Amino acid sequence: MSTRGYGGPVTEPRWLDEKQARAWRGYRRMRALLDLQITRDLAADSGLSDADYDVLSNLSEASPHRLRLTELATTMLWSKSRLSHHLTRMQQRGLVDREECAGDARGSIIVLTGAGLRAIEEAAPHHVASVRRHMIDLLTDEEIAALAALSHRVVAHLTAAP
Amino acid sequence: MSTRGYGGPVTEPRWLDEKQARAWRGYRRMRALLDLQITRDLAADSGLSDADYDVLSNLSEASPHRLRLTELATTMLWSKSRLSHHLTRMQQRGLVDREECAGDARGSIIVLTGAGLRAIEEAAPHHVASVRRHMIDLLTDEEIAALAALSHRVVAHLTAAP
DNA sequence: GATTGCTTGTTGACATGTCACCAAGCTAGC
DNA sequence: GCTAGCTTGGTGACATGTCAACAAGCAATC
Repeated sequence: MSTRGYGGPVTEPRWLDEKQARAWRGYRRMRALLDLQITRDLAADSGLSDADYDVLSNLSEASPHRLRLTELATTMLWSKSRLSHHLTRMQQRGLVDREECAGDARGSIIVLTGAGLRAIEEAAPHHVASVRRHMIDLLTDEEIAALAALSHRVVAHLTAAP
Repeated sequence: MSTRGYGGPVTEPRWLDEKQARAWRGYRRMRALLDLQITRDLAADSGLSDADYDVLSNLSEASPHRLRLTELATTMLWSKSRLSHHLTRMQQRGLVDREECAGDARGSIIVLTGAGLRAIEEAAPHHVASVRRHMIDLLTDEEIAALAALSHRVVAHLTAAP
């Protein structure tokens, strides 16, 4: 029976059991190591950062290779401020460009440049190979299905209105 | 049949199929959203950042609440530089302290202070609740087992000597 | 058609992370 | 013991991310 002085819950917290703790710690460690490795591969193969790749990838999937800044920020789960800063740097490297938005004078349209398109097209095969090598090809079909199912459930939960 | 000008693989890259892509995109999105939410919860409940929590957690699990800087950095997968910078900031807030290392005059021993111990003890129950709410309690037992198994396999792969 | 309030994108100050380098100390081979 | 090379932890310069504030434009209501 525990009593606590700081006004928190009076009941004993539900700690994680052994299996849950293994899953959580494993997830965290995989997340950290996978991030490091994929960032390294991407930089070595293409000279791009994770952030660069995500921006270019999203732009290249848009129909005319251009998106409103806010839309891009929402898709990427980035703040507008962070995206604006990052785009300024990518613009200086010639990977993207800004255009005025017809119909909304406040707006900024982000455009994939030719160099940007070339960069993502050259980077993509290496990146996919890296993702396969360090993760996807290590999993069974059942694990891939389980990962897809559980991650989509967690995403749905976190996306639901608070 | 594709030909390429930049000396890369001549074969068509093995893109991800639909199921693999769903798993990968889901994982990436879960990762991003979960990170944001858990960081927010941690800050709101305890005033700690993810990084603070990790440092305090690792120190509190060490036997006499102290660790060599290099050892801590290795465990956390951080660079020594990053850890040193972060510890300087945590030290200014009174959460940790530095001690000289008997037997190795270069060494720095990182010590959990009383305030640091109190901080992690108050933060932990809220943090576990947050982890459960946004992830663990949303998964079936099978999914927990699958996540533990696959993440440990990926970690083992990434930890093996290159 | 003016007032009021929201949205958009940018900026500057600051927090944090990365990178290359350094001084001091250890260590192994001679 | 001495020396050559490695390890340790720290530092400064710089890259990146966060946060609050802002100007400009839009929209809705009267």
